[in-house]
Amino acid sequence: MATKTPKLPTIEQLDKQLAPVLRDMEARGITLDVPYLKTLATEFQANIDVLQADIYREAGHEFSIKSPSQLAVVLYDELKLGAGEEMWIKKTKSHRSTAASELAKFVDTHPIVPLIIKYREETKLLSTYIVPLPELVAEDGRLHTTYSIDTAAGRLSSKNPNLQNIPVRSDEGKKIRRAFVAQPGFELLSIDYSQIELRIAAHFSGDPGLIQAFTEGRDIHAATGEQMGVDRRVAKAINFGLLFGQGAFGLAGALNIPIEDAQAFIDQYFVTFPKLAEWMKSVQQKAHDNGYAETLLGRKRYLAELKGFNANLRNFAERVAINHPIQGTEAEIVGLAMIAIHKAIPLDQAAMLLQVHDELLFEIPEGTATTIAPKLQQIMDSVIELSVPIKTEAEHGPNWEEMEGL
DNA sequence: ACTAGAAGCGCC
DNA sequence: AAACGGCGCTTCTAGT
Repeated sequence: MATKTPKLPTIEQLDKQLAPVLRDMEARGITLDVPYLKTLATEFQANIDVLQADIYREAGHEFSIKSPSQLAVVLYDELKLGAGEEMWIKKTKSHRSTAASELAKFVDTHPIVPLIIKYREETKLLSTYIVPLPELVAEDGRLHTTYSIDTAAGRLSSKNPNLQNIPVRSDEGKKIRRAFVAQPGFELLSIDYSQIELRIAAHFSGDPGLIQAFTEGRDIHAATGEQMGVDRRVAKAINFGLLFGQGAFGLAGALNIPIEDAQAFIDQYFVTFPKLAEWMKSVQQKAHDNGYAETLLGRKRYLAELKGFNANLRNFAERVAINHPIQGTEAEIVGLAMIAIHKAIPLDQAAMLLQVHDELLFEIPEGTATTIAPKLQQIMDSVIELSVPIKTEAEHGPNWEEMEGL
């Protein structure tokens, strides 16, 4: 049988071959623009001081804003948020929740709420990234994380510092990402797998609708929305939820719609993609029979709770049974690519710096992106063959924030 | 003084 | 009424 896919390693072989790759990445590190972060710290601290004063004024007194229990008293008892309306406030173990998802319900109700949200965002970024990161820079002026492969699905984790959760979504957060720079004479190159988890689900299930959408190179959310006859936004939420076995409740929360409507969307989704529904069922059945779920290369996750009598634990295990092969296979594909790149590409052409699950960040000599990116992408695209095409997207730039596509 | 758990939130 | 896959870090709080 002729195949262009190289012989696949066992899980043990994969982990073993990946280890030296990770050690090289850790040793290389990444340059951090420390002076820039210092000015950012001053800027953020000034904003936070103003926000704090505004919050005290709105509350009528000082209190510890960072204390969820004190904040709950101020919001729900003193300012009576949610009192008149039939607003359900989620409870935690010891008090009413002040999580962002709860505060969102009152964002237009009282001026203190948007101030709290902004205060949370700015203090989070300041104390988690802006202040500590410069302190972790080594003598070589670079930041060196430590990777482990000890997670349940075989993904990497990163710590001291964690460089897999550097902000990217908000405008404020992007200011931090900008501090990750290439050393002089170099630029950064980022290549990420496009929709890899959904492609894996399409591959495992063999669902013709999903496979067709990927084969035609379509925008997957638009394509699934079309096939279902719903908005792209709805399709995107369902596609996302599928990856961790989300039910009607979760989808209702994500789309802010009634549960019955969410259930109708899910029913419709599985009518449109029947083999996906079949696959999910069979994965759960197999996990129940065998006691574990497994990835493409056979990494197992044991799920004894599937046979238990606690419905909450059983439901949780059923979701994990679906998520594990998807998330774990993603980690395997990226791991295979990292090993192949490490073997094939000399360090002076492209040095792998970071892995963020479906993204690899490289440091390359300035001006070489258009020649090296296709080589790297060719490796990443062909490291394994699925029943759908694998696609990667490349961007380059002087720092991790200001990047343009190739 | 130290630790462990909650709560919250950054990322995929 | 209803807790959703995988991580790590900071802060507060209650415990020793």
